[in-house]
Amino acid sequence: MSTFSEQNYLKTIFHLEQSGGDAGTTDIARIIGNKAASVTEMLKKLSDKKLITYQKYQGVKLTSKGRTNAIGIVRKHRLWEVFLLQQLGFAWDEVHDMAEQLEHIESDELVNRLDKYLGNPKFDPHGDPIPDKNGKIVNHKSLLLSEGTLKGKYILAGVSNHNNLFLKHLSELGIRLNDVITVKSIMDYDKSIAIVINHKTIILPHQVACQLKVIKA
Amino acid sequence: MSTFSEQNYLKTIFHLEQSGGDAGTTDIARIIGNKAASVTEMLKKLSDKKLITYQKYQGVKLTSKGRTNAIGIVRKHRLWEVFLLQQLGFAWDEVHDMAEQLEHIESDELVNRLDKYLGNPKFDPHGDPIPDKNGKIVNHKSLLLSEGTLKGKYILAGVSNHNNLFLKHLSELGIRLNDVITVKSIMDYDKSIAIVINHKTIILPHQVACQLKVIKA
DNA sequence: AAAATAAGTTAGGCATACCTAAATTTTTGC
DNA sequence: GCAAAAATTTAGGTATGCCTAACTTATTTT
Repeated sequence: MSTFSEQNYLKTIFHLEQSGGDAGTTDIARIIGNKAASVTEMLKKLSDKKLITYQKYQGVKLTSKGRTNAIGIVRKHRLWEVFLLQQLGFAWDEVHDMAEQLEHIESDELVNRLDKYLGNPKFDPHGDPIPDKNGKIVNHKSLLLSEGTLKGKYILAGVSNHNNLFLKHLSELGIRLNDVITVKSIMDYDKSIAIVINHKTIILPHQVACQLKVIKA
Repeated sequence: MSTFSEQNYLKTIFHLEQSGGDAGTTDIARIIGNKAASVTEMLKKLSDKKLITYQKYQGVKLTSKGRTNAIGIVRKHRLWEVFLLQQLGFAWDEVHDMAEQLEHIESDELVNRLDKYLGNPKFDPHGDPIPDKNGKIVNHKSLLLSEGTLKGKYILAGVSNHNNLFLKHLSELGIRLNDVITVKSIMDYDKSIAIVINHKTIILPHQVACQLKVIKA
């Protein structure tokens, strides 16, 4: 149906759309790791296939068909991540590269059985929602810890940075998904936040706090 | 390291070597589904990479490096087949195409953890041996049911034809891996064989019997 | 052993998906 | 609003891996 490369582009455009902005050539190039010229070329191809709408110099948008396609890839990626963590015991900073390969395995029956096998999980190890087989995505409305109020109690619902080093750093700080976080103080000086998590007090730089998605406890 | 295509060629050459003959261009082309000219081209590339030894018009042989490589792919293929059958409940005639994709996932850690997760299985759903992490393969010395003796009791240890329709046919006849097979009579006329399996008597055409690998019970 | 057939190779093309360098369009800063 | 900077596209090139058609080598048949 579509090549690995096309799938990667669609997924990337989907992620860019999810995080607010519209997808520009340079953004896509940066994320995928290709040069802008290569991206332009692929955008033309995806446009010809009616997977995106594309007007020169104006950025791109997924069509309904393109979005369905992208969501299918995201679904597979996140389900395989759950498998790797839950069944094979990998850590959350180890699963990305493998899932990046596994997301391209083609078989609807396989992904649906995997879903069931894993107990129809709603979120992946990074707290991202797993689309159901119809492509429906339930987003829980989280805020960033950096936007939290003093004395607030929160639950860590996700991370917006999937970088392996960042994830490993959180692990080393003893911060895990679904942990309860209590905001103790917010420093005027640099917006760093003192939190209590698992009976430990940690000062989180703003740069870290603004990557943590939380919901009110 | 190597492309999907290269991996497919190595695997194919490995299978051809396993089944006795040396691997010729046309055989490889037939199995992979490419034209002979394309095969010749790839053989040159594999030879340049020291994965096979190749002399024009003389067929090919895997080098030690090539064999190690091929065994790695076979190991992954067979482990994923076990996963699909044992964990996800697929039938033995459904797993091949998916395993064909999964065998290309690159991560030694993943395959080793999968191996352990599955209980270090020694054979795949078709009775083929699964190489261990060092590439060691234990072949059980089986014979073909078509070579069996009258009144012999055998255990179905494998099938030498992995065609989906053939496998489905066996399932429909109620023939499964590890079943006990008793040879009741062998017809002079066409070498077809009457067997008893799971208390049922079945007449197997020679064409079927010679695809069943059995060991003495 | 020569002729016929089969097997394998070479030559020249094509599509995908990258690239660099140069040209163009859009955005930004003054 | 105009020039500089940034973003994007075009043009032309490369490697992979496939193809067909024509040719060469090996094998089989008689």
